[in-house]
Amino acid sequence: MDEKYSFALRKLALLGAMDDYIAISSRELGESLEMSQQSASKRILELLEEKYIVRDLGARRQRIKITQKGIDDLKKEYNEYRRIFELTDHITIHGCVTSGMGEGGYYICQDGYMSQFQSKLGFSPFEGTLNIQVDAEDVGKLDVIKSISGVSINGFSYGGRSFGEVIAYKAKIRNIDCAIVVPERSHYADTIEIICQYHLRRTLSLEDGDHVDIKVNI
Amino acid sequence: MDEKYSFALRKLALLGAMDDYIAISSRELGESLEMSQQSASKRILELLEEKYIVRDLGARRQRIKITQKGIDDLKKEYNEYRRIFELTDHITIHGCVTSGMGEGGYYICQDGYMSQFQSKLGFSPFEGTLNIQVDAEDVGKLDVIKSISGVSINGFSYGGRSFGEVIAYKAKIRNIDCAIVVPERSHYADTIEIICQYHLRRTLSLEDGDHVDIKVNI
DNA sequence: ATTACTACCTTCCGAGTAA
DNA sequence: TTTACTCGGAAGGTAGTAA
Repeated sequence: MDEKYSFALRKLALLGAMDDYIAISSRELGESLEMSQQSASKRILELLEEKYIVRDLGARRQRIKITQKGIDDLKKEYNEYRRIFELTDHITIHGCVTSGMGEGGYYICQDGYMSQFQSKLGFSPFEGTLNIQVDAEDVGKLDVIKSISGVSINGFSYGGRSFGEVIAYKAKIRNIDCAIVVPERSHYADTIEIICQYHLRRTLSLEDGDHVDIKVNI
Repeated sequence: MDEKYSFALRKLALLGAMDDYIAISSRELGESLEMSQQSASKRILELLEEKYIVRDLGARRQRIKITQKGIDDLKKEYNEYRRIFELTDHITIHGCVTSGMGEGGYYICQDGYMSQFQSKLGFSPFEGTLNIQVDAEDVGKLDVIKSISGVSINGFSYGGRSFGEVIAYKAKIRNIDCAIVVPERSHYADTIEIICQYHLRRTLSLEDGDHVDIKVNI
């Protein structure tokens, strides 16, 4: 992304334009970018042209929102900074395979979730989840992961039932891409559920009680 | 910082110019910045002018290193991205005040450390450390903190003794700035030592066994 | 008050080239 | 091979101004 676009997008993001439309005049944006109203107006037109933002001109003041493309490209820049300043890009969770619970397996098979997994995580999970009992000393890490990472999987209604929002955390288990899934309305327990495009128990020959490391991307 | 400077500095940082001098020709830098050799050469002169980099022209190929000012300004940009993408900027450690060990108090009083604490953390600690026994489930968080944060306090020799490198993690305890200090050559245990410009036990009326939260900056 | 066009001016880039 | 100058053209920014 051109630097001048990323600079403008960053300022818009800081003003909240990543989450929703924000009302901002070209004069105000100009102040924030330290340029004239005319140049800010031009910049907005360029950002629209590049499809980094969308605009609503209906009201008295224009309203602007950053598109998914804009967010993705901003995130690329952010990841470049992360590579510069951080030593690691993942948090390792230690735990044991367990067969407890596993009711999550039923939920994640729903079409409403599946299509989002494909687009947001890049894979369609094999049906069922792998349950991991997290080692006592690593339970606190789940807090940290929750606060600095996560992909939101929207809830939906189907057949008169409503399925709630789920947060997915991209991860790797023995170098295979997977994700931890957690219902939005849940307090963390010491058991987590993993989804993956493969049947992990079979692929990795896992049995109850086997120790595994989950590397969660941050 | 001007966007064109931050872009060039970022590429240099990715090539390792933050840690040490790197040999890079203006043609190579031009490739990396997708601009001509001439423009890259000019950019280098500008970065020198702005004191974002220093250069060694002694060898056949110029060698470039990013200055502290350059690193600081890059970090400001990084923090802007962090504010955009992250929900929190700290990790909370729960624990109890304990009077165990405390030998760290002797070490951190050494002048060789004290001067660095002032310049790198922004305060000169009161002599002595506050010892915190970390709750079992939060011990894993120390791993995470270690991997993504930390200010290095260099070791030194004095009076025939050598004092090793120490890593400090900026933190807050009940909104007071402090830092966790850990000798570089140590494996994390479940007890951490806190330094602060105030006498924390007295200031916060802490007694052994009192629960406290330490918010560690990341 | 807006947004955004035109016209001018400044800055930036790169080809050619010297050292 | 380098680095870095000059200079012409392209790009970007702003003032004035219309709608």
